[in-house]
Amino acid sequence: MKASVDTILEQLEQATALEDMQAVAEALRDRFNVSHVVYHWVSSSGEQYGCGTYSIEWVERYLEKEYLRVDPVITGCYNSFHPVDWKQLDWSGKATRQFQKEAIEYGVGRQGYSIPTRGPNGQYALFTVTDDRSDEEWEEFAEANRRSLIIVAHAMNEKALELEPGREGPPITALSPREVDAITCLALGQSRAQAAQKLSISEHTLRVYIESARHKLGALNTTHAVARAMQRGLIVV
Amino acid sequence: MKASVDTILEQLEQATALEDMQAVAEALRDRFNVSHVVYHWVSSSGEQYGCGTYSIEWVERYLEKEYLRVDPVITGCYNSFHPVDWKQLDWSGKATRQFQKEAIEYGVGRQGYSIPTRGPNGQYALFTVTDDRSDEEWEEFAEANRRSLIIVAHAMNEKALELEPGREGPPITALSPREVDAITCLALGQSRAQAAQKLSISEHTLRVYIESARHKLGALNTTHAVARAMQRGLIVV
DNA sequence: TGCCCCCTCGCTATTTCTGGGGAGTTGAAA
DNA sequence: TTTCAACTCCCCAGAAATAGCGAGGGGGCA
Repeated sequence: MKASVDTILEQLEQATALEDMQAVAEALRDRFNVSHVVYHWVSSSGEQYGCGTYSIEWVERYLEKEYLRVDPVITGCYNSFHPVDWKQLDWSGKATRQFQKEAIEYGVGRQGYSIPTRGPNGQYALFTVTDDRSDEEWEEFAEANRRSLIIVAHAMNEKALELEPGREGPPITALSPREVDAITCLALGQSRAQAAQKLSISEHTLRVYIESARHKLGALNTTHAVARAMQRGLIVV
Repeated sequence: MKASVDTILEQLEQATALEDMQAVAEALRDRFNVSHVVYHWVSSSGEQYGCGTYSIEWVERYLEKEYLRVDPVITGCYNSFHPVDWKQLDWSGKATRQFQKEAIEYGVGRQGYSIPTRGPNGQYALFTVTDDRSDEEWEEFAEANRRSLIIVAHAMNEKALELEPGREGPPITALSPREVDAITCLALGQSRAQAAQKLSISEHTLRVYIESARHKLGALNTTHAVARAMQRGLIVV
């Protein structure tokens, strides 16, 4: 007996831990009659979390090999704000082909459909369903369930943000206006001297802002600080 | 006589220049019976373009004063992927209040509703309608026209990407895998020595990658290169 | 009033990055 | 087959960033 999507969404609503989301993923797999349902996200600090029906071996291999940097699904969806059929992605390239081969060996379906979602602090998540149907069947499936899948993806996203591990960590502090100015200048490629001139302050003062921002962001150096500020949307470039 | 939304969308479809989009904005203003309709976007190279019904004086002042960095609508929507009512935004802060005061003086409505959209290379755009209705009337309006506005915003976005000025500029080159690795390490805060060690190459080689990536990205220095790579979604951090 | 954050400026020594130069191998595409 | 892009390694000198330290005025909040 398959649960309805609404029932599963209710179940998701009640979730208070990753394990509950795991159960939701399994229920969704049964409901949609696909090989796998996976929800995978990258926190604002770059850590990966996920829940889904992939085998533990594949998950471990994925993390160990840092396939995040190879997986065309990740990079391909990163700029997309719409669902993506894996067939639309670029699977050329040596590392990518090897990755694809391994994925299939580990039981990931040949077909896939991924929906990217975001959080307010640069979190990036993917809700994915995979299967082994034929191209035509898969297209039909994706077309028919597009809306439901989008709704589910966004619901998963809400819950993931709510449960996000590492939330207890250093709070995401806002930067002061001058710090934003300083970091923005640097992100635009200006040297410290140029930035100081642009902001009409001494270079020493500028440095104080950069250092201050760097500490607030928990960044190791200026480049890191700029990257974090951008990722968290603290500056507009 | 007001044109229907569908008619206006057709008109938009035919647009071949900014002026046509301007006419579309005016038609939308009349259709929705609001004070202003504005579409404003920031290209991947950081330049601003727009079309809409704001007075030329306000637009010039906005650009001259770089209000992009002050405007809470810009920063508030930057992390949002959903429409935002201006009342939800944070209007505290000295510069922000001053900005708000000026905006009202220049005829921008007290109420506003903005829909953020994105392009594939970091373009960030806002479709905004403003008016002077009461809170209740505005809420009702926004609720009633939400779907239409979202559709229009996305259509404007498509057209804006198509017409984007500066498209003739240096093409957005993809980075080689090693360049991606190198820039990613830097974005994660590693020094060149650390990054070289992590990638198991000499620091000299790493430098070649960074320089190469920097040239491809048209960046002035390493920090700039990382910022551009992030903005264009070439690296996943 | 006291506290804390923001803004501004200064000094010094050390480490790191920048911007040129050249050179050999591999592999894929034309 | 040639050609080109990617990958790897090396040298050097000058420019820039870094990590500490310290100090004082202003404004907001309790």
